[in-house]
Parts: sequence; C-alpha cells; structure tokens
Amino acid sequence: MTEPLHRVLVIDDELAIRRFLRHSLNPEQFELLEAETGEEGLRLIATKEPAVVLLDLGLADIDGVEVARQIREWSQVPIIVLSAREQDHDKVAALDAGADDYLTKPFSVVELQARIRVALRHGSLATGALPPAFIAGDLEIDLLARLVRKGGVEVHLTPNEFKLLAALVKNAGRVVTHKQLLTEVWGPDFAEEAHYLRVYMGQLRHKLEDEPAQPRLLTTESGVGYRLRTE
Amino acid sequence: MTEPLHRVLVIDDELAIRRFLRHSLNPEQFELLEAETGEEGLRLIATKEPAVVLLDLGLADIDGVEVARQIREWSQVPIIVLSAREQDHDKVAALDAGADDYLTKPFSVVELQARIRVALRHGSLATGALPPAFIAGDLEIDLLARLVRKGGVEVHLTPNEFKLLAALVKNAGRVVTHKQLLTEVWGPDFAEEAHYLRVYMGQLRHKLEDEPAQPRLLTTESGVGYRLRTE
DNA sequence: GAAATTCCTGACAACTTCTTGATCATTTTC
DNA sequence: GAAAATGATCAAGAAGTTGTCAGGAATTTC
Repeated sequence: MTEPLHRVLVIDDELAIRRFLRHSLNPEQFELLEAETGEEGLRLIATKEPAVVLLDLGLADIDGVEVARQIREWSQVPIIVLSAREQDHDKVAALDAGADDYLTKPFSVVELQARIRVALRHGSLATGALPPAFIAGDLEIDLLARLVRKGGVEVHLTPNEFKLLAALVKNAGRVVTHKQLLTEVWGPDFAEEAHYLRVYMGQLRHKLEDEPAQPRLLTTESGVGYRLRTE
Repeated sequence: MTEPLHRVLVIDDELAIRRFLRHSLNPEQFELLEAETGEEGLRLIATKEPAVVLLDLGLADIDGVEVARQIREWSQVPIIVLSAREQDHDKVAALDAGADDYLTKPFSVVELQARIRVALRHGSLATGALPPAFIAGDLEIDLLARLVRKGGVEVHLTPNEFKLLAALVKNAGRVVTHKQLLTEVWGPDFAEEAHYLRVYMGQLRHKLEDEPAQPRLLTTESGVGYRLRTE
C-alpha cells in the first residue's frame, strides 16, 4: 500500500541539511520543496501550500523565529524547527512564536520522520473540515463519518461490508489481494476464506453499482483480488 | 489580566517527578491532577477532562505507550510524553501511538512550559472548532448552557443523558462507537457495558424524537455505535 | 429523613448481520 | 475447445445485536 504524497517544505540556507533531508525523506511519501531564505520560504508556503514546514533558525535574511511569527499571521501549517541552538530561550522563543515542535541538530532521521507524522496528524485535524472522502461518479464514501452515498442518497452498509469497502478505498485504483482483504476485514485466521469475499463483494455491488452484474466500480481481478476503480 | 486556568494531568509513578511538576507549574495558571498508574490516568481523563496530559513511559501497571494508544481510542487530548528513555525507537513508538510530543528527562522547566503552551494551542484548535450549539429541525442543543430545546420547549435531561448527548453532538454526523460513548459517559471501566447505551439511547429518543420507535436523529449503526444525524 | 429523581439490571422479543452450502456462470489453463 | 479452477448468486438457519419495559437500588433534593 502506497502512502499519499505529502508536500514538505524545508527552509534552510545550508545545502548540507537540505541534501540530508532529501535523502532522509522517501520521495514516494514526501515531495520535498526547498527554500534558502525566509523570504522564499514564505512565498512557497503561500503558493505551494505544503503540509509541513521544516524551519532552520539561522537563516541569512530573516531570523527563523521571525519567519515563524510571519507564517502564523495567516497560515496554520505545522512548523517543525530544526536548529543547532539548544539554549532554552531559543526553544521557548520559537515555540511561542508559533512553532509546533523543535528538534536540536543533530537529530535522528527516524525521530524526524515520526515528528513529521505527528505534524501531519495535527494538520489534517486542523484543516479536517474537508472530509477524507472518496468520490467516483455518483458515489461518495466518507470513511471518517462512516457514510456512503449513492446519487445523494445514503446507503446503509453492515459492519463487514463497510470494512471491506474501506479496505478497497484505502487502496483505490490498485488491486487488493484476497488475502489482504480477508485479513483486514475478518482477521488473519480467515485469510483463506475467499468465499466470504464473493458473498460480500456481491452485496456491495448490489448496493453500490448501477448494474450489479456488470460492475464498473468494484471489479474482479480473477485469481488475484478486487479493485475499486477511481473513475 | 488573570490567565485562564488549565487542567493538566500528570501520569507518573515517581513522586519526585510529580512534586517537581507541582512546583514548576504556576498554580494560578495550571491545575495539576496526578495519577500514579495508567488505569487511574485513563479514568481521570474521562472524568476530569484535562486540557493536556503529561505521560511517563515507565509506569507500574500498563506500559506508557499502551496508555497513549488507549487514550487515543476515544480522546483527542494532547499528550506530552516525559521519559528517561532516549532511544529513537521509544520516541517513535510513543509518537506513533498517538503522543504529540516527547521530552527526555531531565528537561528544563521553561521548555516544558513552552511545549505545554503549544499543546494547549493544539487542544483549543481541535475542540474549539466544535460548534457550541447544535440545531437540527426543531431541536436545539446548547452544550455550554447545558440546555436542550425541542420545538422551543425546554427538555429536561438527566446528567447521564446529557453527557451521552454531548458526546454525540461533539461528533455530529459521524458514527461514535459504543466504546467511545461508554468511556466518555461512564469512564473506561464501563467500556463493555453496551447495555447502558441501549437504555439511555432509548430515553433520549423518547425525549427528543417525534417517533421514538423510528428515530431520525439518533440512529443506530448496528454492531458499531450510534450517530447524531446532521440533516 | 422523606420524597423524588436517577441509575442499574435482568428478561425477552424483535431485528440485523453473518455464515454456510448448493448451484450456476465465467475465466483460465492445457 | 474441453476441463479445471475460480467467481457469482441465492437463500436459510445460526449467531449476534438492539429495543423495551419495569422493579428495585442508589443518589439527590428539599
């Protein structure tokens, strides 16, 4: 399962740090934007709307704390400060200026990654007004609200039907193997009970397809698994 | 100007740490609650609703990471881990389990205070976005005023009925699981007493629905939980 | 401390969901 | 293109969940 792509902006004038980050953040998971100055960083936040900002304090043009303050005048994007300064008052100043986290160089890659995941969680909560909905044709699937609509009309799904659909939505467009689906919905002990899938896929098709016998959304990949088509 | 009073819960079995925090956090600004075990901590989160939780990893009963995971099953309260463990994998495990920040002991008081301020900012964003009043049809629910009106007429609710309704309002439109509801209303020790929900949902329906037998607002998601419909 | 309210609990009926086997259709393999 | 493997459909009984009611315990109120 591939993660969605998150845009991360690093504002740091040291090439070494930017290069380090470029190698630390898996490009399949993160799209890394780079800014050398505070000015450029602010512009990129406005134009590219990154999901997280990694901010160095020792910039050439504007002080990092001031950059954080200016970001906070109009943006709620999570800011993680990366700095060599380990004095308390630097940390306090940055955090009070609006930064959400503060990592002292040198830091470990896995810790940075974990803290980025925390920041992404916060970001999606704050902007979470927009539901993580899947839409294809007249079908709307909102996993968070646990709500499915077809042509604007709510469709009732049983717990297993919903879990199965959720597993497909999380991998929308890709084939999900029988084993994977069975494990996610019924647990690893049922990984061979492929018959369950036929019954439940049938029920989902009846509820969600225009012509259940000729499925266009929930398609079979014979011998492999099923797929939720994205269009 | 007096600062608002923020309730902070510390979960730590070491008396020394609790005493240290008691002296570090200005009592005019913070009301400090203390729990010695994970069990007690979970109960206090449910009953006292602290604004921030300070969590030690090395507890006597449950592992701190597991405590964080259990909190996240039903609560969004910000969690700052305070731990002597400085291994990367401890940090990553705690942050991925749902913690929002991780401080390694010994930490400085001013840094802790600054990180608590960050956590409070996050907390007020997450909960502050919630509407103080919910309106659907002829039903008006004002959580702050603790007032419920149906067709302009005030409806009297018992304490438990109101807490249950409040938990649903806070997640209006979304399904709220049995566990989540039970934990919020009765506390984590009652997370399996699904029968309570049937009785109290029945009472709420009698007071709030036009046709209690055919609920339109307070609907059942069989096997999952209940939902307060928004339209 | 008596009255009123609220809470907990058990019994049972009604309802929903899950599992399962039989049968037929489709796809893949040789 | 026939045989074998895989997939779809249907229906019915089993299992699990939910709604309802009511009496007694506990708590709160006056």
